[in-house]
Amino acid sequence: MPEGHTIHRLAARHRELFGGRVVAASSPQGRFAEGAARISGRELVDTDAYGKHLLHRYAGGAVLHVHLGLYGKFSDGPAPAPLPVGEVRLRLLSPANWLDLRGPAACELLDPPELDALLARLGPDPLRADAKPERAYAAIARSERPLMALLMDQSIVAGTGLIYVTEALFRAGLRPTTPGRRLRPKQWAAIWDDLCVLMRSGVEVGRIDTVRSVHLPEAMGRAPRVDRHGGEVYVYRRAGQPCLVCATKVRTALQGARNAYWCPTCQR
DNA sequence: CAGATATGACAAC
DNA sequence: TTGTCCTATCTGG
Repeated sequence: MPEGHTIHRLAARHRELFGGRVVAASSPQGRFAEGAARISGRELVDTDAYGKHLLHRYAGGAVLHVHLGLYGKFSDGPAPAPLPVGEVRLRLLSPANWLDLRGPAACELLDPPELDALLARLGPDPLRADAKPERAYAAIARSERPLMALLMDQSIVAGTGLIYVTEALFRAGLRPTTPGRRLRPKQWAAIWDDLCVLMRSGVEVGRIDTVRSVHLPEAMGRAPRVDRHGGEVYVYRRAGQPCLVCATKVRTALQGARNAYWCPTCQR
């Protein structure tokens, strides 16, 4: 489930399992054989996450960059590692643990200029303490593009994906199609704060839950009335089902290449 | 067992 | 806006 919370969680996990340890790296599938050879035998000094981008910093300066894309997945476990099954792009081993990576959109070693370029094209990440949300607002406020597209644009906000954006817009009472230009500074502040709360909770619990684990901030003026059988999200993939707050049928429509979901009553 | 689907991003038109 | 790529999992026949 690779939105930003997953990546930050993985960074912490990998630091815990392999940080400060020398790793053996391989590419059972073969597609990252050269890169794995360059990492192998080095110490994993630290890990980091920027939006949906995961970094491993190895002794000697090598930086591994992984982007899971839509299908990428990590799995890990205690040694001994099982025989690799399926398309394992990268396998890391320490004496105590193994880690497999399958299906990433990116798995590559970056030199310093490439790393700088990557970080330079990312907007503020709600999960990072150094994030500057004003930068995102500046881009949003001068755009005619729909909020959904703007909030999913990683150069505007980093780490948000379809679920967080869909749910944050529901919680803000704004339709996905609202032009960025119409967003007032206070509304942006509320959305940003909400994304910070939602995504931090996601890092903690390891899944996206915008209903049960996280209450709507009072500043938004609306308390959720959640059916005890209610799901963990308000509107994402709930087309045709009753809104958890007002029971109006949730609507869906293609917004660009992605499905938008909204409650026509709660989101105006 | 084919086909559809998935929390993403990019290039090409 | 459309097509393409990465892989696993779920659906229906």
